[in-house]
Amino acid sequence: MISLLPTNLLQIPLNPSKSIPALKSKQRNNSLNFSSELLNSRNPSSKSTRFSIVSCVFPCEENFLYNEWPQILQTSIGCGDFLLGQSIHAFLVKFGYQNDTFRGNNLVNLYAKLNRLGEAQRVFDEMLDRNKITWTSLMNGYLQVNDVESVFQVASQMCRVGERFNEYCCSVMLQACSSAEYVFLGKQIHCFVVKSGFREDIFVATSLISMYSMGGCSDDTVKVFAGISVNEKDVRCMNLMISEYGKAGSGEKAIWLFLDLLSSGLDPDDYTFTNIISVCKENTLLEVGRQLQGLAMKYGFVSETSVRNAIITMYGKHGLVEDMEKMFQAISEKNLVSWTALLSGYVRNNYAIKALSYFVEMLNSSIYVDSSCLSTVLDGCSECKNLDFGLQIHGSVIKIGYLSDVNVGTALIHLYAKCSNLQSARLILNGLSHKTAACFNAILVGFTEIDSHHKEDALFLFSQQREEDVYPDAVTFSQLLSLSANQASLIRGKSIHACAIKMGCGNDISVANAAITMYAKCGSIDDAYLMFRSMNEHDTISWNAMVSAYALHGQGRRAFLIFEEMQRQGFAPDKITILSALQGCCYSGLWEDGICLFNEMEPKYGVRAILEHFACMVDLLGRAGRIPEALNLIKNSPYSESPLIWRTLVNVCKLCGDLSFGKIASKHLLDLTPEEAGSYILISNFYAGRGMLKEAAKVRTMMNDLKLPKEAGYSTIEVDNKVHLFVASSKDHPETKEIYAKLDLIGAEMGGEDAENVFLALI
DNA sequence: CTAGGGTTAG
Repeated sequence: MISLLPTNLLQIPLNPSKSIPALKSKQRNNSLNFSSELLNSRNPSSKSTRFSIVSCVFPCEENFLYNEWPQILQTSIGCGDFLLGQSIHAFLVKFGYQNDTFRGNNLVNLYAKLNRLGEAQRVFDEMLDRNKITWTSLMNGYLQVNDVESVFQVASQMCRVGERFNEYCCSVMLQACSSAEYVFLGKQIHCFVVKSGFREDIFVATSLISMYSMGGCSDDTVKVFAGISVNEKDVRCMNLMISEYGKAGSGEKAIWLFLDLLSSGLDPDDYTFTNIISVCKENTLLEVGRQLQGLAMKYGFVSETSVRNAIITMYGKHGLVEDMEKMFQAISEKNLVSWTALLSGYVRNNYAIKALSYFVEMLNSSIYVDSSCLSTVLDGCSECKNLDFGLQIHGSVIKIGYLSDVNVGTALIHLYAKCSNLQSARLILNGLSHKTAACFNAILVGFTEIDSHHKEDALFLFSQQREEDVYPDAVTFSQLLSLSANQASLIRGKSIHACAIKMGCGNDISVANAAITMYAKCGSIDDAYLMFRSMNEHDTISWNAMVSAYALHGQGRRAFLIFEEMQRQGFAPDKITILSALQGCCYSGLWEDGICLFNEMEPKYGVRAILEHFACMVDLLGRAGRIPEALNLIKNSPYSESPLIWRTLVNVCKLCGDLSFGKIASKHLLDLTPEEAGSYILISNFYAGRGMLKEAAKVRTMMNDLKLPKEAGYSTIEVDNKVHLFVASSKDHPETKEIYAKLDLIGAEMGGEDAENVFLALI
């Protein structure tokens, strides 16, 4: 049972003992008392505070300035007011105090906290006597503005003048190493820390954990944390470790640590709740997250923006869009993270259009954007393929200067790839100095998207990736495998699969799933089955891949066996499973089974039929010689306005040679897609297949008159490890002559049709 | 005899 704190921690006033120096001096003038109160003001940056400081400082005596100025300086720092700081600086110069070590330190500190490193450096340079505090203040200043190089320049200068590092310096330097590129330096400082006996210092230890956490050295954070003695551990280092366990995907460990913290007598703070709730975005932890939300409320931290932001993300990741929206609306002081979390939740849950409109609203409430926000919005653009919006964001990215940011770059590549603009995608890729596997994977999306024989280039891209020493990941391999699956190139698929195994991705479930499909589509159903059986664990996609594999190979019975085994193993069939099983029935002539499955899919499996299911049934009924029923099904379905379903009917009429229904279907298809070349070609082929060459030519003429853009149909076949490409009506293949001769021969055997028609009938 | 250091959410 968790004991509750009696009051809202945030509402507890500051400890009055902190203002004792001012309270003691009752005889001092009113303005001074006022200034002391200001030191404890919760809002030191307000205009009235600044005014009070100015009015209390400037009429004062030299003596007053000498004795009281640290408090005044401190308040100026709180104000973040550069001009005020400069005025005080001028006063100190006027009275000749600027070279005093103590006052100089304060000035360096003040300018450093205001991010005015030029001024801080100047004061520093002019000082005659510097101590460790001076050096640390300057280094900390450079750290604040993320100028790591300068931090270490100052540090090495400090070494040269013979000043030793203490715990404070180590802590600052370690923070400067908090990124993957500086971890090696951080490790050296870690050695120094151990040698100098600073390991016991909780500040140093916390900085070490933070450094290793940011640098991606998860194991090292655990080791450092384990090395801190129990009575030294405080809320801050616990918070950090909770966050670290969350990052490493060890949600349970994070929760245990959180419970440790509660039972150890330490008070959790807003950081604690932000971190522990953030852990609950893991997919099994929604209920825990809800409980923690309640607990945060009891402790009085649930109104903190950071806590609410974490809750937004948690709901977003669990698909609870309404809860997410409610939480967002409840935040009184929404910041950039709140907005980004909301946008990301929308994008993730297929509300990309909503995300874009909220982004506009966000801009209108004059919140600045950063790289994380921009990449989220770009993901939204990719999701709804809104290139126009994306182009504007791209413009802003260039303007604000985030083009070299790898996350923004990846999102841009993904956007262009999704919109089939591979040229621009490559341009962005080549412009990135630090590339990750995700950048290359984003381009691969484009190859899937454009669905043409340019897939050859995917392997070229892969070799570029290898040359640039960017390690491929599981996503790379599953995408490459599914690309080679669509190209039906077994040799290529096999070599990619081998490469995946060699590089340690062979056991990844998404790679294995892609391999099943690859082997099936490349004609090797036995390898697909072997792959399936060799996996340690299956997910729904694995089962779907196997059902679909058998369906594709016309082995409907086996597809059904897998379908049943899947259910025995406790996996619920989804819409893809049902669709694959239906396709299995369709290609294997299991008409009754298919019709039966279609009828019971909603009552028995809770899967509502969507367009693809209806289209598959139209195909099935047509092949079963029940075309009137197929037409009936379309008319009674919610998809009677869908081109796909009529295209399917035309196609199946073509297969069965049903002229009257084919005509009906053709009319519907042309009504729905008067500007799609593919429809005209299909219908023309339908007539050609019936030997009605005049009708076929008429449809072709209609299409030509409309000057519709059309993509040539193509197919590929692999012979002796070489992929041959055939584009409709192209004569590029070196053996074109022989191929057409053979087509003539086949045509003759089929009953005297000429080669062109055979060709048309085949594609 | 004042002053310098560590944690958060997208």
